[in-house]
Amino acid sequence: MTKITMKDVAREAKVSNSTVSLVLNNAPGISAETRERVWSIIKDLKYIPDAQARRLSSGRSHMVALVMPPWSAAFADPYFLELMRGTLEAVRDKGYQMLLEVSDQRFLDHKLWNDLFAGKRVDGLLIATPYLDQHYLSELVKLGYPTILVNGERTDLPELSFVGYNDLHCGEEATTYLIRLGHRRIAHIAGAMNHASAVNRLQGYKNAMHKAGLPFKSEDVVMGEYMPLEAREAVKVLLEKKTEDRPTAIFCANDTMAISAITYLQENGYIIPRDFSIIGVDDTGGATRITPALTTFRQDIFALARRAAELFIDSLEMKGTAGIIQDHIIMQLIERDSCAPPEEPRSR
Amino acid sequence: MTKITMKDVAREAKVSNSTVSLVLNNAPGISAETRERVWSIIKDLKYIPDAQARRLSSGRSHMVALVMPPWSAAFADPYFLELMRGTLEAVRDKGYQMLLEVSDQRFLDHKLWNDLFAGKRVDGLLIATPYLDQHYLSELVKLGYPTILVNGERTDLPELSFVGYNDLHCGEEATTYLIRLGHRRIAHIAGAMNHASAVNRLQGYKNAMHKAGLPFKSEDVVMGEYMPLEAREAVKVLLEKKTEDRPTAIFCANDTMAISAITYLQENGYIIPRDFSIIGVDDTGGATRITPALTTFRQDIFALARRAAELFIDSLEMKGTAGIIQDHIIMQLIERDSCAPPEEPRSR
DNA sequence: CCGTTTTATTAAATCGTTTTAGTAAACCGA
DNA sequence: TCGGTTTACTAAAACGATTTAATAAAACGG
Repeated sequence: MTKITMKDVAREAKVSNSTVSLVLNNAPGISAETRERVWSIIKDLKYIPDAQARRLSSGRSHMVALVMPPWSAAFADPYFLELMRGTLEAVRDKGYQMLLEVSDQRFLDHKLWNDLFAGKRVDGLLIATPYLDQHYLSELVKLGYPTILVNGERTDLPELSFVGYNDLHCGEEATTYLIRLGHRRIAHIAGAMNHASAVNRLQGYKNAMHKAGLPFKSEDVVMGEYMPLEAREAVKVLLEKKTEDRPTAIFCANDTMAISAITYLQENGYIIPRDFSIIGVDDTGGATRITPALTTFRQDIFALARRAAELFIDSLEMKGTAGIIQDHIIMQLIERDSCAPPEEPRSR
Repeated sequence: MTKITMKDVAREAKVSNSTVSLVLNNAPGISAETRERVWSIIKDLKYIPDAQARRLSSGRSHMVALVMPPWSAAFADPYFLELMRGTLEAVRDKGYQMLLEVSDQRFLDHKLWNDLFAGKRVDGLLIATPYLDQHYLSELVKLGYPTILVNGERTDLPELSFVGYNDLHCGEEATTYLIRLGHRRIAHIAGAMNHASAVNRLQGYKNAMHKAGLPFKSEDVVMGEYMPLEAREAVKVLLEKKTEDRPTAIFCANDTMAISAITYLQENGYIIPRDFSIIGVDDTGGATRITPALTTFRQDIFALARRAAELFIDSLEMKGTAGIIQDHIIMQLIERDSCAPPEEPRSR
């Protein structure tokens, strides 16, 4: 049971090695007749090309690595399973294979990406680890190693490819949704402003207000740092206003803050969504556990990962054009029970 | 910035290609002096061997594939993340790399393992998918493709390597634990007997009773099918006996049944662990959510996966001996609040 | 019908290692 | 001192594909 090589196919089909290779790769310059004959021999002999040999001579590995965070502690997270599933699906569809790496100390200290690239093990890196040190990423860019961030946008590295969520669009849509319900005075509890996402969601909010011809009042934007306690404080600030001068709806930059806000308001006797409409972002587990269930935006990490891998491999294929991929996936509005038209006149 | 190859190192060190290769692989027959000189040149030039070329000539890929279940629906499971983490850690420690595959329809129908092996992409397969069709597995065995099951034992395929949990040991230890607490009459709610695990846990129970010199009464073993409703029925049967003839402790073959048993007993006015000691197996999430918290056995999938990968790669390395790996990881007893010494005399 | 272009095919070089089968020098025992 | 073994090293042949440059045959244009 010896191994069947290209040579065997060539002999059997009475053609040269090269012809078989050309047929295999659908290269032009082979008559339909020969092409067919060779294919049939390939099937007959159950010939499977040796990936190693192929890689050696072509110089490309048809393999990418997915770099995951060094889990253990924090990451017992279905998020990453979905992310892997998404990338893997795309990778397989493109006829590539995916190997798994972990950005642990060993990986970072020994700069194992050098092994991966210089050793021709992979053609590119998909990075799933969030917040990797800029220092490492910029080295990858500088060395010209094809790299893409799966869900992450780096304003500090403009040459780095990424696919992220469209926070601008999300902020705009959240606000527009509230406007369409009839709200005129809408507050925004913003996230941590050192995150690009928070900045963009805020900008989206501003854009929507502007487009609707509503005045933007800076007093209606309160910093929440993406944290529950800060959100409570933010709501407290909003409640200090005179009743008729209060917003009737609050767009919170994430679910954590939205849930915290709802809880606080309920503690103080307000009824949601009668007195305030609340909308969040993330669609984390908590969103459905609270009453009323939170209207929010779903982040489809599977779709994002899939798209990232697709675009990335496409860009690897056209090796000439060193295209930088910077793409955004829009989040989907999930309507639940925490938003309603405003009551007029306001009671209580 | 051209690529640095072995030839460059050889020239620089004034030795032949072969010598460099021998140094690189720590092969014998090179003087300490030369060895050192070559190494230093390697460092100087930052030479990294081309993995492809290496694989082509050595015939081994130093790569294994992890075959995961086709998630999406059922598997949003931290279990698999831990499993991956374990295998990956071992694989990396052994200097191997791991690529990811999914046992979806495409994989099975097209028998993609042929590509993986005949294409020399991987040296072996780690299978994480539970209950893969015997038909496929036996083909792998027959073709001589090195394969190991990560957490799964197949009595129908005696030539297939696996690492599983030690159900026999677990059954024995659970029972012994109850005996040491002072129980003499111990019931067992068994799992589905078409699972090897259920059979072995039962056997462990029998062994422990025997070793302790306690009589084995077949009436004390009730079938529970690993399911909650069946467990309730089983408890009902046990309660039908006269009080003084009842077991004082129940060893349930999994947590699901143990939790169901506790709930049922509590509904009927019994107090756990005063009236009955209950012990389970699995340490699923539910074990700590119930009151009293369930004493059970923890399955450390990370450790299991790690060990599976380690043993597997070791066996790949000594290619001569086609060793079949069949190993068991013991589960760790987690003492919580559902077991106690029996009350004597029994009240109620 | 001849020179030119196009098309189909192939021989041979190449990719960067490992491995085999040497060879020359050093060592060694008697 | 001499045959034989060891030791240190190397030349050259794989490994199994891709790719380049060359060639023979066919098609074409005038």
